[in-house]
Amino acid sequence: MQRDTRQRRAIRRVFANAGRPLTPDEVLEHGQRIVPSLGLATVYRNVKALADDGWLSQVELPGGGLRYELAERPHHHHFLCRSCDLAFDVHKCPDEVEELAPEGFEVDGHELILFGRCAECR
Amino acid sequence: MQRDTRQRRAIRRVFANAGRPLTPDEVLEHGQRIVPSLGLATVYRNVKALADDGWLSQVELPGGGLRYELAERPHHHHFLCRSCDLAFDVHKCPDEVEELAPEGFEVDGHELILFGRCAECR
DNA sequence: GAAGAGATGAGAATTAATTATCATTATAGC
DNA sequence: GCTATAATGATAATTAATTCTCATCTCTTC
Repeated sequence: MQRDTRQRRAIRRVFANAGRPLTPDEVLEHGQRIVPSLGLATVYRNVKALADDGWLSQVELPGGGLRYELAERPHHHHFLCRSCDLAFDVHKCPDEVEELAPEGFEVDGHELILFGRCAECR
Repeated sequence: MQRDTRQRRAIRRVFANAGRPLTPDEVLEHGQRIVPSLGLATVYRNVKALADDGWLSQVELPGGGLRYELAERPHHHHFLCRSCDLAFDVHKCPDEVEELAPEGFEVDGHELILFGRCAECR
């Protein structure tokens, strides 16, 4: 059976408060403010388990590793800051993007990434 | 001074014929049909040099390493096949995407990636 | 509060992509 | 054709992300 540990609760709380995709390192950093002893392996284990459970989903953005975000959220896209490398949510989506594919291609999803500098970094 | 080697010519030809972004491994594979002795290190070196010269540009798509494509091309986007993992060009672009960013964010570029199955894989 | 079993944490191991090393080869300029 | 020197190819080394190992800890249940 699966146990409800301090660590897992902390990791869930980190995502619930984040409102944007997080890398495992970011989860570690924020999680250690709640459970200081939290280790990176535990973050990887739990993030993976939460994704398997369908509570988190993977976000693959250019440059480096996977990020994770809460799964049950309305369709949205991402903004990647070139300065601080944080990812942010973009809640608007251009319509009918999936119509743009070449003839004969079957589209089952899309990702739109805006690049630039976030409000903090400007 | 920079020399015009068989290997570099082959790599340039591979990109000129590709019409889509290529990984270093793909460049190696196609390049070896022209120069069979071509090595992976040479591909990395030349691809990097050609990118520094502005002849190639880097394309970062989800999942794994960098890809490269001819630099001087009209604005376009990419389709990533979930089955064969090849990247293809998409020549249409939804208008005004960069307007979608949150208040206070400065956008200087964007990437739209369509996911699905390419014509071959269907 | 004791016992069993899943979870943790620290660091080692793995993996994949990329870069460095270095003896050998091939190109550009004479 | 000859020379010097940049480029190559094979492989080792590096790097960063992720996973594994295992002794220890701590939930859960009784």
